[in-house]
Parts: sequence; structure tokens; C-alpha cells
Amino acid sequence: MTNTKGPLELLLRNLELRTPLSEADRSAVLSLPFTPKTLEPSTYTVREGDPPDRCAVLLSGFAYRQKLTGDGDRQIVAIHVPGEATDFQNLLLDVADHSVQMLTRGDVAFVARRDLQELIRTRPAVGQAVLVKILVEAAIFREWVLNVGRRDARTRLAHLLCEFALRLEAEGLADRYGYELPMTQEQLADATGLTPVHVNRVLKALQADGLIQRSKRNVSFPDWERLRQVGDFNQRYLHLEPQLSVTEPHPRSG
Amino acid sequence: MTNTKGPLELLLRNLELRTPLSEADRSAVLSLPFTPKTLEPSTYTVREGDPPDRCAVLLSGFAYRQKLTGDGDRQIVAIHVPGEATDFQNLLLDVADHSVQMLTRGDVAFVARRDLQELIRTRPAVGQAVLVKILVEAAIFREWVLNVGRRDARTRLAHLLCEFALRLEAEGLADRYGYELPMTQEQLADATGLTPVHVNRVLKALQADGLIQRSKRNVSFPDWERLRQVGDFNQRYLHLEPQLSVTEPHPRSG
DNA sequence: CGTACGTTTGATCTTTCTCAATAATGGTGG
DNA sequence: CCACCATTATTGAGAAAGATCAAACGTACG
Repeated sequence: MTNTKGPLELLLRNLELRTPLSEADRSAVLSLPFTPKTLEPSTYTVREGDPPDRCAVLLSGFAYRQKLTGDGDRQIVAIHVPGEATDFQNLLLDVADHSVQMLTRGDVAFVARRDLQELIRTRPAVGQAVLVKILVEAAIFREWVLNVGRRDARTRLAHLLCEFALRLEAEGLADRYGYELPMTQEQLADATGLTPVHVNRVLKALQADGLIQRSKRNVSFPDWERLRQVGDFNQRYLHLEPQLSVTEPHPRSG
Repeated sequence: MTNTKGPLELLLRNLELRTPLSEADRSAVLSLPFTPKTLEPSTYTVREGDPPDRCAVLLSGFAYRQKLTGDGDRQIVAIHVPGEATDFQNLLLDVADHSVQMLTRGDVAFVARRDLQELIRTRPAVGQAVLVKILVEAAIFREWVLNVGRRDARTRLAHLLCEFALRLEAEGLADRYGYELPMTQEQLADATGLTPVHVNRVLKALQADGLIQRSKRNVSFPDWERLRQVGDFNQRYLHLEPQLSVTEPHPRSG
């Protein structure tokens, strides 16, 4: 257990994107004990069926959540970008109902779940920031249900690319006009409920239509606005603005 | 604003299903101010784009969350059963990213969002219970992504019927061998990402195979275990047991 | 420089959708 | 109780999106 200050600043920034915190709260977050580690692609961070006793904060690299059907088909249900904690979803649940794995190589800071629970208990404003993040993650799950349930392959993929663009932009990691997409076509298929073959064809079609440019893992968007339209993308569900609706500070009570 | 005690006991029971509360916490929940109202089918409880300033607790009847694509296709992303609060998902978000509507006629208790926020601030254990509920709702969203993304029509519908059975059973409203299903085939289609026509055919096939029995809106399951298998249904994601991991330190080490 | 992984392509097949009717059903006013 | 209307359920025929199968092609890297 180290206690250096640097790494968790990324998490703090992520939380403050939507929920600004006081100095005291910030330093409470920064002084969480953690264990740094570098993980290889596909390393498990949480495993379905296990009690989730720790939470990995992504310092660099990407991770994804996945579920499997009875006959082994995989569905990726979320992607996590650097700065995000990969396990708020299990904060208060006894057994993980899905797995989280590294998408790329990356550095993480493991935080004990108990410490996280303790933090949000003693620092209600931090608890609020975490809850906001949890609610936004849920909003993204809902949009994915819509994406996979009601949009055709072309729209689905364009939508995913748009979401990724805005989330990376929000973290200051890229802009909406292009970025390094760390997913294979098979993973894109698992995230969109398609087959890799079809993903390949659709990506090519998007490229042929001048909606995306690809070279290696880099994608760029010559005409963002048109891609946005094709992807039926409306960023509202990302709730990227600071969420102010919670009015007053907290008078003590017990 | 009334302050009778009865109605909110249903909400309390719902929360305590997974998070038992102390006497003091219970009475704090029960003394939430609320406004009772009877709502007709398809009445909005929350509307996309609006600031969610109140939360409807379902006292009787069912509700659903839905999102729309740009060209008007509907996806139902969640169903709520009696006893549930229909708007924990917007507890700390400024603008609703989806709508909630009544599925059936039903009685609700409107609780001001501010009061709810106040409650969880002053009563951390209640806040915890609410957070557990929010996390379980997110777990259901994830399962729906899998359901809609990776399962065929037959499995998808069987899965939905199983989920419904267990959730109703948990509320003491039915058992897993049958219940009153308040959804039209069109709504079932919107919940599974299918068309009404196909839902009709698949339901008939399930019936022909002796997996379900239908008469009016009533469905029953002559062979639950087989339905469970056909629906690839594993109840883990519903987290129906009391979630104890928070209160007590873990017997395991890290 | 060979092996593993990822991408691309073609041909064919299936599930599910679409379009279009027709039948039930439930609720309403008379 | 009946006639009427609006939903909802059911059925059929044809079309289409996407899946499956199989193979070839690139590329990274030990």
C-alpha cells in the first residue's frame, strides 16, 4: 500500500467533471491507500461470481465489462477509459454478476473496496460524486440497450464511435475528430451485438461513405456532424456537464 | 402532502429486501412526505429532457422506462413492479435522459426529489439501501444489453418471462409458476428489440412446446426448469439475497 | 521467417422484419 | 344486451439484414 499523491488525481478529475469537490474532500480522495500495478490485455480485474473486494482505477489503458450467454457468446456491456474506476458497479453488491477485463495494457491503482466504502461514508460529498458517476454509467447502459435493441448495424457502430469520441474528449484524451481506438473488430462486434465479419463490412462502408478514416487502430471523422446524424447520436445521456441539481451543502446531523 | 404511514411501507419492504434497516431508519423512510395519485396507463412519470424533481413510488400497477431512436423506434429499457421507486435513476442528474410511463393503471406516491436527497443524506443506512437498489437496477440493464445483443428471439422472450417471474415472486406478488403479465405483445417487442409480429410467433412456439400457457394476459409455466434453461436464465444478476458485504468486514483477505 | 492474431472477402443460409390482411377482444354508448 | 369502435392478436407471403462458413491476406513480433 503506497500513499503517493499523483495517480489518484486522475480519478479525482474524473469525479469532478460532474461533481466539483471541496479541498478537504479532494485530499480525502487523494489519500486513499492504493496498490499500483501494470496489467496486460485481457487480465481480469473483477471476475463473475467472485466477491468484489477491490476496485481498479484506470490510470492508463482501457478496460471493458462483459457478460456471457450460456453457450459462450460474449457481450461487452461497457468500456472504461483512463481515469475511471472500474468497479463502482459492485460497490455494495456481494457477488459480481459479470467480469471486467483489461482491453489494452495499462496501469491501474487497486483500491480496497472497504476503503472506498469508508470514504463515501465519511465524506458525503465524495459519496455524491461517486453516485453521480454510477448513475451516468447506468445511463450509458440504457443507451446501449437502445443501441443494440433498435438500431441497425451501421447506426450502431457510428453511435459507438461517437460515444467514445465524446468520452475521450471529456477526459482530455482525444478530440471528437479522431482517436486511437484500442478495440479489435471482434471486440467491436461484441460491444454492438454483431459478428466480426459484419462489423468489418460496415466499417468499410462507413469509410467508403467518407464518414470515417482508418489507419491501423486510428479512426478519424472527416465530417463529425454527419457521423453524429448517421449514428443517431445525442450526447444527453452522457451527462457531461457538472450536475448541479443537488442544492445545498450538508449540515451535520449525526 | 399527506403523511399517512401505510403506502410507503411497500417501498420500505422493497428496500429491505436487500438491505435491512434499523427502526429509526425505517420510520425515517415512512415519514417521507408524499402525494398519492392514481395514474392511467401511459401517463408520464418522468419525461426525457425535464429536470426530474419528483420520484413516483409504485404502490400498485406497473411502469416502464423507454428511450426512442431518432426515427421513432421505441426501446423499453426497464420494467418496474409495485413497491419500486421509479426514479432513483435520476436522483442526482439534472436532466432526464429517458422517460418513464405507466404500463398499467396504478397508484403512486410522489415524493419530492429534494426530500429523498435529504433522507439519504441524513440517514446513511437508507442511502446505502437506495444505492444497493440503484446498483441492482444497473445490473438488470447490463443483463438486458446481453439479452438483446446476444440471444435469439426465443431465448430473449423466455428470459424476460423468467426475470419477471422472479421479481414478482420477490415482491410477494406472484410465484414463478405463473402471473398476470400486463404487457401487450407490442410492449414485449419493445422490451426485447423485436417486432410484435415476431413476438407473437415466438410466444406461440413457446406455447406449442409446452413451455408457457397463456390465457388473456395470464402466463404460466408448466415446466419452470425447462423454461429457465430455454431462457438461459441465471438469477444471479438480480441479487435477490440481502447484500451483507458492506456492514461486516470480510472473512477473506486481499 | 514462421506463427498467431486480426482483417478482408466471397458465397450461402437464417432469422427476423415488412407489408398486408383478418380475427379476437374489451370497452362504450344506446 | 347489442352494435360499434379501437386495440390487440394472429396469420401468410416475400424481402432483407445480418449470420455462418470458409478461405485468403496482412502484420506484428518472438
